Amino acid sequence: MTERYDPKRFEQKWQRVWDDEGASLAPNPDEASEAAPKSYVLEQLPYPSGSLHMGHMLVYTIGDVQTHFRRRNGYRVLHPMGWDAFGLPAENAAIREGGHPREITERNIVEIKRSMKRIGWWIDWSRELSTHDPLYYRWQQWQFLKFLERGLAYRKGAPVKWCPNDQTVVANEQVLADGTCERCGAVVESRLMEQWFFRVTDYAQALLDDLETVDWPEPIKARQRNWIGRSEGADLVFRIEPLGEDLRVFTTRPDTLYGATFFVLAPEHELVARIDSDEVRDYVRLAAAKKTEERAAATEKTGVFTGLHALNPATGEQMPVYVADYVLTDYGTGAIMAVPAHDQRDFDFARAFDLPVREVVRPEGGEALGAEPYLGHSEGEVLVNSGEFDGLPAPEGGQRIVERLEREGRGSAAINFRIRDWGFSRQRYWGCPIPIVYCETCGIVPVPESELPVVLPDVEDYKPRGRPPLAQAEDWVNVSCPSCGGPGQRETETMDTFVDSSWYFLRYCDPSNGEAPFDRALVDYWNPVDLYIGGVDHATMHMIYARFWVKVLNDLGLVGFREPFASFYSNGWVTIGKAKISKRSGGAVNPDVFVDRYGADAVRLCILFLGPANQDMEWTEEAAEGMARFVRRFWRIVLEVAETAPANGADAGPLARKAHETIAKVTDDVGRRFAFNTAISAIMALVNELARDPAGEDARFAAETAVSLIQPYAPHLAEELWERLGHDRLWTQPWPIADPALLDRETIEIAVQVNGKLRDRLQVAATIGEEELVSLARASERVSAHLNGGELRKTIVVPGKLVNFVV
RNA sequence: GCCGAAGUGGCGGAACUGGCAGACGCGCCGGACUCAAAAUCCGGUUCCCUUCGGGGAGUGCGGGUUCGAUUCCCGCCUUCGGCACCA
Repeated sequence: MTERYDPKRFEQKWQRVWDDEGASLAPNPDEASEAAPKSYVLEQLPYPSGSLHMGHMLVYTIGDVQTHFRRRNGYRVLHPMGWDAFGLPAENAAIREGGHPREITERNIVEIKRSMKRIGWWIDWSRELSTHDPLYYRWQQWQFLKFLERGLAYRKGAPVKWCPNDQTVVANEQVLADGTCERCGAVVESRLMEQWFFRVTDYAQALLDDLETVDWPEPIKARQRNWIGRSEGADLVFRIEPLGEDLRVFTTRPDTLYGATFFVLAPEHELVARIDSDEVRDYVRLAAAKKTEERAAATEKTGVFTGLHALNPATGEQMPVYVADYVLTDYGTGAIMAVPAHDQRDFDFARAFDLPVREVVRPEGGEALGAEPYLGHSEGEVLVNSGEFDGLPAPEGGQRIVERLEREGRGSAAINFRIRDWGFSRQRYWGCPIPIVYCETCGIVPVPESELPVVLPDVEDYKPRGRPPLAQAEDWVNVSCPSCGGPGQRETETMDTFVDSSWYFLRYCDPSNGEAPFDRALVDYWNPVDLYIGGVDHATMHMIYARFWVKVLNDLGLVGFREPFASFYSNGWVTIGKAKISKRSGGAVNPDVFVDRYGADAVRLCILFLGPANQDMEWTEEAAEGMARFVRRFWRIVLEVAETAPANGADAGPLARKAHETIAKVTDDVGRRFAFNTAISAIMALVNELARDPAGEDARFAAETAVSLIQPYAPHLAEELWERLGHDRLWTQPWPIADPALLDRETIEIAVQVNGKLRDRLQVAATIGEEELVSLARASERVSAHLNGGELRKTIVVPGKLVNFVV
């Protein structure tokens, strides 16, 4: 009777050995060992709310498999871990349950780290960092000051949604469909507030262009391109005479300028505030209360006439100026020229307000405009009603119109981006303080580097009360101005947590540096990250901000590269009984439950066997039971081999051949294809073969191979069995290499088809000649039965695969 | 509306470069062991027909290219995800 599989008996044992021997550490290079190529494997750092969930189980196991695989393939692999510790959930938990966000967060970190260690991921814990640690955010503040110096961080007034009852800023998601506050039901207002911004728009083109240099899945790149939203068109200038204002407008359709019959301002447009009309003021208040989605969903266009007119630079007409909420404040200039004949929205508005529709683009030789706007504008369409430009194809017409306006100083070709500057200040407590002092005489004064970090002070109350929670810390707020020494006040808003996660991967390279955020040589050695793993939900915000951050650091001479993530792998969602498992959902299931029941290795294997790791998957009891069964079987069969197979058996034979085939398959699946599920299948198939002949001459070789191949997935099991097979420290062993000589079979199976239909299979020598193969195939009874019918027209031979007779 | 992904047995999925559809696993069926059950082991399992030799159909639907299509092309349908009055 072989020994029962009992992971509790050896999983902890090996975790201790790894700890004692520093097995998972990735020391920085020194002169002696620089020969080893490096690989930086990184998963998006966890947000320490509650406990670990099955989504984490997937991401970090993918990273861990890659870490082991790359190490055993000769790479020096950095695989660090840290905590995205700041953020709203901890603050809300503190409000709800009492206690300090720091205590709550640190308690969660201890809990999650304990779970991680039980799962046995190889993480270089000597590099652990947490974003709420002053030793970390000190250098974030330092970098902010560098950005500020460069003019890349700035302060400006921008509209926010404001709840007059709660006296606080509310996110768009917190506004209900009817424009009321999710929490208290009061009607939300729009308010202009001073906020901090990073000048991301300066880097819009670079963010777009450099996507070509990274190895990411196309859909992820597509999302970023979408987000950046580059469009080509023209800036046109419209004169509003009574105000003496020239209003700039972006359009992608300069070809339709002659068809512009009115002009529209967004309700938030600065000019609107200067219009002295109760009707306009009422409309603006109404529009501001609506959330963006509600505006978009409106079936009827709404708006109000301002009494003003704008000059159409092409036609010389005075066009009425309206305020309407279908024009967005944060795209283009917040003002548009309206061309009802060739834009659906303008058309709807014109119909509601009985405004003229003038056709200026028509398909060549086509009918005049019907009851709907005409949207085409390619080579096939020509301009009409457009003065000197009549008859030109639409694209060329547009270009000529812009050229003329340019000569007149009333327009120019332009490129517009959808992406906005990054507003990063938050009226919240639990975040990185912004190192700024406001002084009545000097204005906005940066805190000197020597006074960093500006440490987050303790406060009593985290609830919003019309001012940021930090404003309560009066001793902290009131300081003397670093510049003139007069009375000053600290900035009481904190940084968006996306700032924290924009550079954490750099700090891992030099985590305890007290003189600088990091040493450039170390950062340049490890970066860019060779493999970044995470959810698609971070495909836009986080991964755009981090790219922006690195580009700025590069321009500042602090790092030697321009892209943080050379390759990216996006993992799927894990569900349990249809409930989405993420930090946003409540019903997350802690992997501890399954580790208790099946052992860490079985859970690791199972999560990667559920399906392709980049697709969504559902965790089920049945799947876990199935994997537990395989692990027990694996254990039992290898132990049986250890007892019964000859110690110095052959390393050639059917099992050895199967082992080599499996090496080739698993190496390709893990290394190139990231097909973790099929790699596990291949190992299972090898074990199935091994089970048929565990005492065979080459069984020991096959068993050792299976153990070696499963090690990245199930490192405890592999290590224990490796030892029982009489060896030591599998993790120090190089990854096995498939012997090409053994991969070539002596006999191969050839499929024989008649008219593309399979009729027979032949076992033939691998070296068989084409002629001999064909005559052998024809001789087959099953084949000739189908050849009788007609005359043989064609014979197709695919070497090593099949013969097809066409009759 | 725009962008993206995906449709294969009862289920998760495999088939990588146009070449034997359904690997591997779950579930289910049968058998062995057992007083019995669990566990374990062995065998079977796409569907339909069958005289048990085999025959036919089959990868969302309709066409096409090809000796040969899950794979390539054209046109649809469905589901999921992202952005969404983006001028």
